[in-house]
Parts: sequence; structure tokens; C-alpha cells
Amino acid sequence: MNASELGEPPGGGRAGRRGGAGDTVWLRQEPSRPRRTPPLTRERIVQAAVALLDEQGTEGLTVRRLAQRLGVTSTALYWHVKTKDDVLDLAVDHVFDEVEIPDAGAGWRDNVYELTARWRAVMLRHPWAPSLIGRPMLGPNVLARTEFLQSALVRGGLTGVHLAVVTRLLANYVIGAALTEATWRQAADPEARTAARQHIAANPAAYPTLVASGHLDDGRWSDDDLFERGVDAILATPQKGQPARS
Amino acid sequence: MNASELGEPPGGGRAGRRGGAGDTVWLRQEPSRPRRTPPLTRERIVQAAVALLDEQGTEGLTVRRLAQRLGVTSTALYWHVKTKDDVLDLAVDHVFDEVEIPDAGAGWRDNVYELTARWRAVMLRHPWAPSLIGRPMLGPNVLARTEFLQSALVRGGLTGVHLAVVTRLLANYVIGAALTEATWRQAADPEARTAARQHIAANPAAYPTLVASGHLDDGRWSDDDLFERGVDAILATPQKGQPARS
DNA sequence: CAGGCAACTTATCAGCGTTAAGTTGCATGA
DNA sequence: TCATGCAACTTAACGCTGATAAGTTGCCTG
Repeated sequence: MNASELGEPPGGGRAGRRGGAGDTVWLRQEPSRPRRTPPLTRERIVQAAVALLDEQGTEGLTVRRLAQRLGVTSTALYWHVKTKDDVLDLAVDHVFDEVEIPDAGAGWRDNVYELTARWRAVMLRHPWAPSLIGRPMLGPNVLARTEFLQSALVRGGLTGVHLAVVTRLLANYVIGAALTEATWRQAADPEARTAARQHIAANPAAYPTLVASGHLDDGRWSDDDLFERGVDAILATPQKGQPARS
Repeated sequence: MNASELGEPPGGGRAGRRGGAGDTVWLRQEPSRPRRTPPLTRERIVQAAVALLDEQGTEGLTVRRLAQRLGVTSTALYWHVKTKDDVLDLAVDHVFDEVEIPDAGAGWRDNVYELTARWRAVMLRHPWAPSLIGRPMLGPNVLARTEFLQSALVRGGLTGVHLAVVTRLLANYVIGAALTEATWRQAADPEARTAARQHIAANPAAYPTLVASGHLDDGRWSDDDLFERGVDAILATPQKGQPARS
């Protein structure tokens, strides 16, 4: 969205066809700089960027590598895109397109479960995405998902502040969960995890509750399960009246 | 935590004092390379890094600038720290130290309110932090806060899965909220925000709910208020029994 | 007074994002 | 049929980045 004042470098105007007669392909000489496959579009750039990010992570995406993968020089990209950050913004929004929007026919509750679950799943499939989030968050794909989420809540009877609160609560929960889980998994070195565990094991006195609850144990409960139960908890919340405080 | 096998480049062994008699400062010549202020410690590096990040954001932190601010050459830092990423990890954990741990004497509910509120506040004070999170999340300061949070929930009667669920729910909510809010505010160009609003205003048909609820309106409800109500919602949740689904 | 070693500096590297200035080939209008 | 123009590239070069290797310095110890 950042770079979208220029609505895709014109490119759309690929109109005028065929000049005179008898100009068959065979007569026209093969262009010395062969017309590349499709001639590079913003869409192709974004796809390649996502692929590269999936393979190599955030650090793996450099303008030069991206260009190489597309068979052009790095500077060619700057014709289609203003900066590298633009590519990142577009890549994030592109990923959100993978989050399938559920069938609004189903119950609103199930709609919320499904959307959040898919949302999280997609971000875990592209573990580089969560930490870039917040960036656009305004791309059309993201907005569409937010719209659906909120509409489901409206169908569930939420209005006013409560609607705003729960929308944010859900969205931020998903993002936070995806971010921490993704980083936790990515942590190239499982060495870091065990290092933390050792630190805890070394001073159990400082972390009595964490130790007792096995908060850092790996397989105790599945991430998927914990996440869904979290959504449970949010949706189970009483919607009206002053919540009991203190 | 990442870089802490080396427990601060020895440096601790600054023992042996004063050799012979009569060696006063005045006789000893000023060292030609003047003994810098304090001779550069990991702690001083981290402090400078945080300051620089606060002033200039993530992009502002370069090894050279950091070194300059400390009055040394860039390569000097590599004596105290293995990589730049180490500095980032340490900086994040350092920031968590600012999150004051509430008085456990107060009620567990208030403890949770206060800790989460402070946690969020600190991250918004250092808006570069949220997006770096996940990185360490294992530093001692972070662990201590998590420990306190969970212990408060235990005092509130949570056990087993529910304890794990709510702990994660709270932590991830805070992180997600801080991340989105921080980025939203940082968004150097308010142009991006209005761009999104215009996009919505242009196709209101696509975003009926968002438009109606004023989800992107600025001052409708305060972020602080919405956040706290979110914690309300989490804590108000019924702790036992199958939550109603569908 | 010799040696050692912590704590630096100097020199240098490959790689980064980005700009400016060419180059090329197709589509066009006269 | 050819000159013109412009989209879509390439070549060249910039300053900056994180990082390594090899000096240099000056205090501390024996």
C-alpha cells in the first residue's frame, strides 16, 4: 500500500497489435536480448520474494539475489518497485491472501475459530512474516480478513466498545502467538532453547511457578491446542456488564 | 542469553591494586591513548544501544554509530560482544528490566492488570522493541516477568491446561498489541494511515463492518482503554467446564 | 625489568540498497 | 519506410554495512 500511488507501472497499455502483412515470427529475428519469459511484473517480483523468504528467511532476501532469481540485474527491480521495503510490504500482504476466508454461512463462532486458526497457520508457514507485521497491516488482503473477522463478531451480537475490544483482542492474540511461536521454532539453534532451560534448571528458586507448570517443556500440550483454547477463552467471555475487577 | 556462555569478557578480575610506594597520579604520565572513561563494558554498550534505538529506531543502530557514541572504533565492540545481533538481544532484555514487577501483596487480579499494563507501556516507550521480540524471550529479565505473571494466575486458582492457556493468551496479547500499536504509531508517514482510510472510503462496499464500526477512526476509543478491557475480557473468562462452541 | 595478555586500533573485505546514466528494441505517426 | 519516443531494461558507481585478521598499546604480574 505504501508504494501504490503508482498503480503498477502502466504496463496495462499493451494494446496495439500487428503492423503490416507477412510479418510472421519466422522472419522477425530473435531479439538479441531475448524477450524474457513474462517481462517481469510486480506480481512476479512478489512471488519470487515470498519464495526466497520462505527458503532463506528475512536475511536471505536481498535485492541482488531476488533479481538473480528473476533473471535480471538488481537495478531492474527499481523500475517496478520503489524500495526494498516496498517488496516486503507487498510480500506480507501477499501472504495474507493465502488465509482463506471461511464460508459466512456457518455459525459466527466457527467462522472466528476457522479464520484465526488459518491466519495463524499461514503465518507459521511463512515464519518470516509475523515479525514484519504491523508494516502494512493496511494492505487490501489484510483489511479484507479484518472485515470478515469483525463481521462475524457482529453476527455474534457484539457492538460498540465490546466489538472493538474483542476484535483487537483476537487480532493481537493471533499476531502475538504467531510471532512468538514462529521465532521459537525458527531459533536456528535449539541451543538457545536448552540454554534457557538450563538457566532455569540452574536457579529453580527464581522460577518456582515456571518450573512447576512445565511452561518451557516441549510436548506437554500442543501449540495448536493451546491456541484454540485461547480463542475459546476469548469467545466465552461475558459481553456485557462491568467485569469483576479486583 | 545467546551470547552469555562468555560471562562478560573476564573484566571482573580487576583486583591487584597499587604496586610500589610513591606512585602518585601526578608522576605517572597521562597515557597517550587516554584511559577512556569507564573502559567499556557490555553494560555500557547495551545502554548506548538502547539510547540509539530510542532516538533513531532499528535502522539507526549500526555498529559504527554505536562505537562512535562510545568513543571507540567499531571493531572494539567485537571484543565485548560476538555479533550485532547479540547487542539487539541484550537490548531487548535490558528493556524488559524497566517493566517493574508489581507488589505481590496486592490481589492477583490487580497484579495481572499492572504487569500487563506496564509491559505494554514499556514496549511503546521503546517502539523498536516489539518487532525484535521473540528473539531472546529467554533473557533473564523476560523470564522473571513471565514467572511473576504465571504465579499471579496460580494465586488466582488456575492450574493445568487453563494455566498454560491463559498465560500464553495474556503474553501473546500484550506482544501483539504492543507490536501493532507501536508500528501504527511509528508509521513515519501518517500518509500511510490516511491512504488506508481513503482506500476504505473508496470501496465502502467491501468493508461495511469496518466502516460502520469506525475501526480505523483515530480517537473513538483510547488504545489504553481498549487494551485494559481486553485484559478484563481474558480474566473474566470462566475457568472450568467445556466452553460453549458453535 | 621481562613477558604476557586485555583492550583496543588500523587495514581490509565482500556484500548491501540505491542512484545516475547509458542501451535496446518495439510501437507508433508522418 | 523510416525517424521518434518511450518502456524496460543494463552498466557503472556510490557510500555504507557487519565482520575478520593482524597490528599496537599499556598495565599487571613475577
